[in-house]
Amino acid sequence: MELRQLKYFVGVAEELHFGRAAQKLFVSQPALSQQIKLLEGEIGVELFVGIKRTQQRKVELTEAGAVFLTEAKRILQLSQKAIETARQVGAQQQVIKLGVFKLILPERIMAMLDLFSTHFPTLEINIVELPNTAQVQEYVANDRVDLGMTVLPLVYEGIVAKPYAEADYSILMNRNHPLATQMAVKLESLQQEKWIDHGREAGLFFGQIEEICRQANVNRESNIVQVVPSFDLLKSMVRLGKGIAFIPASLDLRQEPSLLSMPLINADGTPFKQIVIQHVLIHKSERPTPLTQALAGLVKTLVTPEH
Amino acid sequence: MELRQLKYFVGVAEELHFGRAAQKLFVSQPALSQQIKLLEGEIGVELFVGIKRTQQRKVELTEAGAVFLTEAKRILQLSQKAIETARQVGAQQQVIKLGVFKLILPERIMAMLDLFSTHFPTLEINIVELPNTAQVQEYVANDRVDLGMTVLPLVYEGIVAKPYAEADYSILMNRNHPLATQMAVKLESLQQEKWIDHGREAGLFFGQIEEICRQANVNRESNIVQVVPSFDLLKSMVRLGKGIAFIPASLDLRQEPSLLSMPLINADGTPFKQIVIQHVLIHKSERPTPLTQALAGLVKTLVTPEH
DNA sequence: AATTACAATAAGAAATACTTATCATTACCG
DNA sequence: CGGTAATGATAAGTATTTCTTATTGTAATT
Repeated sequence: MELRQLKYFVGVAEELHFGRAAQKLFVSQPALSQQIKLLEGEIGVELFVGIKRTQQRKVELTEAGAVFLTEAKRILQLSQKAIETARQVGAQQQVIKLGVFKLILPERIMAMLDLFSTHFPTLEINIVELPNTAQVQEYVANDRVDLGMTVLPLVYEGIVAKPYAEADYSILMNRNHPLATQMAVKLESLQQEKWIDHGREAGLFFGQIEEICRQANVNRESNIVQVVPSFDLLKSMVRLGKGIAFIPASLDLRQEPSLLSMPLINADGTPFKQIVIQHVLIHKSERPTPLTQALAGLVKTLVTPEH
Repeated sequence: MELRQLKYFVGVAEELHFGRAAQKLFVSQPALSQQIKLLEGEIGVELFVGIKRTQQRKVELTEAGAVFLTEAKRILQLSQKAIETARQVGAQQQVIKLGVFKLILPERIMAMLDLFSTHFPTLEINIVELPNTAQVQEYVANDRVDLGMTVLPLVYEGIVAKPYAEADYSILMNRNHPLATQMAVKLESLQQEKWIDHGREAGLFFGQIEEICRQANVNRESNIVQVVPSFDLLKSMVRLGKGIAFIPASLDLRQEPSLLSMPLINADGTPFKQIVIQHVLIHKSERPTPLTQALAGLVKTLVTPEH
């Protein structure tokens, strides 16, 4: 018997419907049928009614199943509590350093801190703001921080990324730019624009863009007027009207009155979704401390899995 | 987190020694190291002392580990209790039919019944004695019994066997046989004997014997004076002095004053162990009831695994 | 009678746990 | 001290388990 099976059992027992329970538990319906049957086999007792459960339309608990349900819930609850108390005792004076890309929305950061604090109430979190995404990775790679909040892609080796959100691309431009009056722009209408870009060697999240531009017949590569090493510089260049740039739509520009993040749309007016930015929590892949591992393990709960 | 990991953790915590704990838990030592590390990773806290545990010679619990230990024990205990109460409620008026090869030692049968009754206190067990091993399998295959106690090998398809004990072969002979005065016999000294045998088509547990006899230079095959369909007949033939026969040393012959089960030894006097009889619990492999499955699952605890 | 809803089954893919072999560190013993 | 034994960690490959997709069978619904 395993806790996973108990979770599945409680799920089915509460929904009284394998299909819905499967959705709630983020597994397929056959997986549930199988594990429930294994569990019944080990206990030696049918937990749900019917030799073949299809003989009556609705799934019902047997008497034994009902008894087992209360026990199963109790066990799951205790396991959770056991983890939490161990964390409180063990993480008593533990500190973690979190490197955050400066332009991540504060809401996102707060959500992450909330998540961490709920599971590790006594944990102390030090936040380090970093001006560009490469530096977040560099800090993680060199152990200057334990965890990093940034966006894909990765340029350093040996780093693990856990996605927790997605965001569209948009175009960063000066408020005085001719296109600034529009609500959104089509990629095709940017054929004559000048571009600011992070260097190819910096990689960052600009790798995938080339292909898309080629498809839209936008000759971006030869219209790059400036390659910059950091986001601060990129913003400065745009502020000075030197050109426009790709950025994640989710970046925080509220401190920048002269800049504008303009949504991209397709030729037919629908939102541009061909490529998206992955927001991720990152940490070193080799020899992470249990604490780092556990914190990274939490973020999967932020993702909204859909099927 | 899984119950298996909790079991492993408790094992290590109680032994404070990975190697010994591994033996007790019937897994290899690396398996323990790995699972403990996974557990620590998920909880986010070191459960045993030391960054590298080799820095001090003995494994010790951290404070968090000590707290977690009591919780883990409680959870495991509750899981066990949950199974048991579900069984009591569910198996209230359940009946199981157990087909037993007649010559299995009563002690063995009692041990099995004990095992079943401890886990299913309210279970009713009907025993059916069957005169030979093929019939036990036939009864299982045809659903005339739910479980069977017999010995390998199997002759029917679709039957699962769980070994619970091993026994040496020995030689069944009449008490008046010239060799009956010895304490044990060598296979080589049986070259001139007449043999009683179960037919090749019955298979049973006599398949492997041919090879061994060939190796010992005993021309048994051409000295078979009688092929019999049942154990009762085999005993009768031996009782009448028609010949001798291979049987499992573990068979119960206490009701047979005129028969003798003579241990086999090697040329050098050591016990003959080249081939052994597997005592097994059998059941049908397709669509077993949960109860049957669970009972069969219990027998692994009777086996004495050694490493 | 035909269709829909639903759990069971089958079969193959993916993930996980386990095994053996080896390494690194420490304690022990001459 | 230097060599050996003990012990847990690590690596790499294997085995097992669990999951997924596709399909089937049965009962309820229209």
